[in-house]
Amino acid sequence: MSISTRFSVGIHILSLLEINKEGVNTSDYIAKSVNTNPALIRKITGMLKTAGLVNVRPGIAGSTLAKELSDITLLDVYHAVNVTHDKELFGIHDNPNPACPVGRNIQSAIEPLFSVAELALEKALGAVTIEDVVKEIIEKDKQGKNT
Amino acid sequence: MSISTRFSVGIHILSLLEINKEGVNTSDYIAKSVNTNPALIRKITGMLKTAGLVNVRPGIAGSTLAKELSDITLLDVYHAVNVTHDKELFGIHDNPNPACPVGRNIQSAIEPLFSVAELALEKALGAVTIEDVVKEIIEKDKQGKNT
DNA sequence: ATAACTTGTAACCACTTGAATTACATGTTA
DNA sequence: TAACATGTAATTCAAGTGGTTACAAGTTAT
Repeated sequence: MSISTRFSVGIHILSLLEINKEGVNTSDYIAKSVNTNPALIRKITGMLKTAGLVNVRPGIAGSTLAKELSDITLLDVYHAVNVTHDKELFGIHDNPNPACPVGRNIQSAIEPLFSVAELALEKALGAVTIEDVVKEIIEKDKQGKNT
Repeated sequence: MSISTRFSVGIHILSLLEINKEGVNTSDYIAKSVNTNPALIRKITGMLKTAGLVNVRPGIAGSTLAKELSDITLLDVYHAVNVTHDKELFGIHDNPNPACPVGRNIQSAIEPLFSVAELALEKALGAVTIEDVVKEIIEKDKQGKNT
């Protein structure tokens, strides 16, 4: 299994809101860029709204950024779209045998180790902002046009 | 979505092979400690064998460690049990709209960023050995018995 | 007010994966 | 040969993901 594409779609949406900030970014418009359907976009923008990253209201066309680009990290998006953010990244088998020394201690032994790894991941995501992504997109687009 | 419990079960198995190295660790015995069924244990020990972490042969009862405890990192186990190790940890939506600047550059823009995060995770896992886990299990078991 | 448009959601569906389970072929040993 | 262990295929069940349709509710223009 892998981490849901909601994450990359969320990054896509936020980047698009910046790059197309002159236009009206309806769920339909965004869906065409992402290449999916509007309902899914609305579901994700809803998550981004809950996280305070975008402004979007019923009946009013378009989403807008609710924070500065440089104030939105990939970790913010990661948490925003991760429905199961209460669940840990690493699954641990439950009900190991308490009659066995390994069984009765394995969970508490590896949980902190998993946390360290997960925190390392989150730290890396927290070090990158949507502004960085947008700059990268613009840069790559220039490069692409010069070839 | 989260990372398969095969990972934690794999760690469990390797730890058990060490702690119960005086005994014969059949899939049935291991299954009782993990609290699952023998077929699943055999599937995972098969993966650990493919990765060169354990010795196990058809017809011969029990698995044994194939490497020094201190030479087996959590990353080794992670890769060993990750059937989809060729798949990336982060899913990226495909076929974004090439007519859109964001759509045609989002993938190449975020892939390296995701790689950095994934490498941070793997680095953390690579820094911990099964020996560390076993020591932790033994330590916690002592503590538990003193309460 | 009404029409046209948008967002918010619920309800499906198809697909994939995980884990549990059963069954049996194959290999080993007493 | 009997008893037991591993290897593996097949099945089942549950859950998550992404796609889709449908429609209620909010907004705006006329």
